[in-house]
Amino acid sequence: MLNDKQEVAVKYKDGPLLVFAGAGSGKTKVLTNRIAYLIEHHNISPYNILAITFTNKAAGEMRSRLYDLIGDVSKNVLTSTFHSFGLRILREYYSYLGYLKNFIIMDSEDSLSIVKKILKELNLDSKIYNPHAIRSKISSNKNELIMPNEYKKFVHNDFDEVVLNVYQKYQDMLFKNNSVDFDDLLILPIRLFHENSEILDKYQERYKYILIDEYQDTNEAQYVLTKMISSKYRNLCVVGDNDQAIYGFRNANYKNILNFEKDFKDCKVVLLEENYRSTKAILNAANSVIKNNTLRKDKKLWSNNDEGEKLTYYRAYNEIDESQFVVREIKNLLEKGTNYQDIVVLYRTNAQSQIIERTFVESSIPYKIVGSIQFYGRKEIKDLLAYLKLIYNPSDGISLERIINVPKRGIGLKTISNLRQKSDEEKTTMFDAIVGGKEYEFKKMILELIEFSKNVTLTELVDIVLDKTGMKKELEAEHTLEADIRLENLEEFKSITKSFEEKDGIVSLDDFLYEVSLLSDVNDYKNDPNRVSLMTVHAVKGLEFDYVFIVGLEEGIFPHINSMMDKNELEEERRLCYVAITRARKKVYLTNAKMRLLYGRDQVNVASRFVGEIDENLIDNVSRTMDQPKKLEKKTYDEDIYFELGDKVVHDKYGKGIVVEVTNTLVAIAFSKEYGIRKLLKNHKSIKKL
DNA sequence: GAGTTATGTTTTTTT
DNA sequence: AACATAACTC
Repeated sequence: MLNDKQEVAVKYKDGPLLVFAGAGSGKTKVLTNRIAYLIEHHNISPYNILAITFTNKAAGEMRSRLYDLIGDVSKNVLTSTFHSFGLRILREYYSYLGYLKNFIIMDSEDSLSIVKKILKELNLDSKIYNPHAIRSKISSNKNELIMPNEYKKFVHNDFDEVVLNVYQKYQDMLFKNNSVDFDDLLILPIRLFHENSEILDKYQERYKYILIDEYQDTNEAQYVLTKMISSKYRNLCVVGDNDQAIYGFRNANYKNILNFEKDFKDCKVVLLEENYRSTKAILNAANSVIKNNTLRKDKKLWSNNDEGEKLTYYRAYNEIDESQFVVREIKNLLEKGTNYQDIVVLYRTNAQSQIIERTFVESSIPYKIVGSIQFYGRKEIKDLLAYLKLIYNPSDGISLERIINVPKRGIGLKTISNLRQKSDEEKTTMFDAIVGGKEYEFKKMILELIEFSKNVTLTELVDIVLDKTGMKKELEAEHTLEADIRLENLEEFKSITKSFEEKDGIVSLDDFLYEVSLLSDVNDYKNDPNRVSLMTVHAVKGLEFDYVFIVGLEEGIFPHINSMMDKNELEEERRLCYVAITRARKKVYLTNAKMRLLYGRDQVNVASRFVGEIDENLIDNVSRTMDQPKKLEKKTYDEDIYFELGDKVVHDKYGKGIVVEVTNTLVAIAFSKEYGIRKLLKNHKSIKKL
């Protein structure tokens, strides 16, 4: 059931192959069928095949579809993201690069705090030298394979000078803590291969057939790594769509895909332009937007599908009205027999999810937020992970600093800075620098935990850590709603470690830490059936849904204000919009708001230019023509019911309860045992004061 | 050293 | 508005 073009791509055996695959043109199908064909018809060993994707989700998707095609054999094909592939290499050859076996991965937040510490050390004002900007510049350099020494050539001003200085210290600090950052996962393997041709040769022999998905989103480091490994056998198949390049900010260079034909002069090129996913209306809308980009290779997706429904456009009065419209339309869809899981709400920035969440809670619409840091970014989870990291790698000074006083142990900034200084002078780790004082108790505890870690399962270790460190006790003693939620999250964490253990048997601390470090989304480990998905447009790439809502289509939001000055960035925003529209199978809803609460102020926004770029006759405008709706629930908290701790209330469903916590928007009420403590919106109609 | 208040900053997107 | 950091008290 492949079309002619797809078949060519699937059956082409040796040599470089470039597949331009438009949205919904069966890209994953081609990739999986190609792998299956290599194994079954060309007799290639699955061990010799490497398939690279961009996200864990995409890798999982590929794995399961491959399994459906060829069964157990598929498990011997390595399907991984660039970063986890790099990690795999490092875990084998760390010693060649001077690292110890128990190196750990610093996440973005850790990297940022390293930058901040260095700035402080250099006595530089973080107001003048923005730590975010510096970190991002360092990361760019690394992804462009510009090491501190080479960066010297690019230093033109005071800021660059600081970046250079911090960059050098940053690299030293990572190394000293026996740790690597995300970017290192790509560039250290490159260095390894440069310095050890025999290891490179081994990888070239191992992965004779390489496939890369979303090639338009590769950056220089990924490009070089790919080129190195594939250069011997040149069986490199790359798949992508330059109209869907949306990671420029991460130094992805969509020209990599346009230059592929130059890099590999003898390459075979296949164009997939037939879309099997969307209706004609959706596709035409997407095309009419993307054609406004000038920096592109012209192609036009077409479809044999039905014309389908027009796109619905709603210009709301404000962001509340907007999300209420989304709810109304979702309810309509449900009545027609649609499942929650066939619906997705897309937004440009994570911050926009809040109001939608709030409205969904009010309207009891089950939802899940996909791909935000919501879980692994929480303080209690990061603290716990820091303990686990420190147990695994006591050289990790960043984690040590994070938790040496969590829970409070009377160890303050003074002690910590003394320790840091001492470790600098004695050229040792902070952990080893501890010899006495209150902090010695901490050290003893960690040493004890290290002993434990050798003999217990992962889940047991988590329990022991929570217990011995006093984290659990502290939270239990608080008796606040917030503490209860934190405890729940820690329990949730244990269910994650458990599911690891169920999947893989005994899980070692290192395997767990490495995997979790590359995991941004807890949803990867849960499948939540039948909920509406909420995510950013970036996160939705590669997925498809029957019904797609794109909200916040306003100038300044989408396209984002920071992208509006630069033509390249603006075109990336347009590609983003193109990606969003082409996710839909059946129907697209476009919404925006005349007024929106932003940075704590009401801001008036005009409609996004992208809406205007869509052919008028493809759009059904259902905006209210009359003036603002009479009674709109604005966030006027003053008008909320006033709750005090201990107030007695009654809820429509949960019955009588007592107020145990009050925040700006929410109130927590302890109901009978059956329902427990529930967090509710203050002004929800179901609550009444007694 | 810990807790409270004042002040300033933030929001783009992610492996 | 929410959050982080700095400054200020106890």
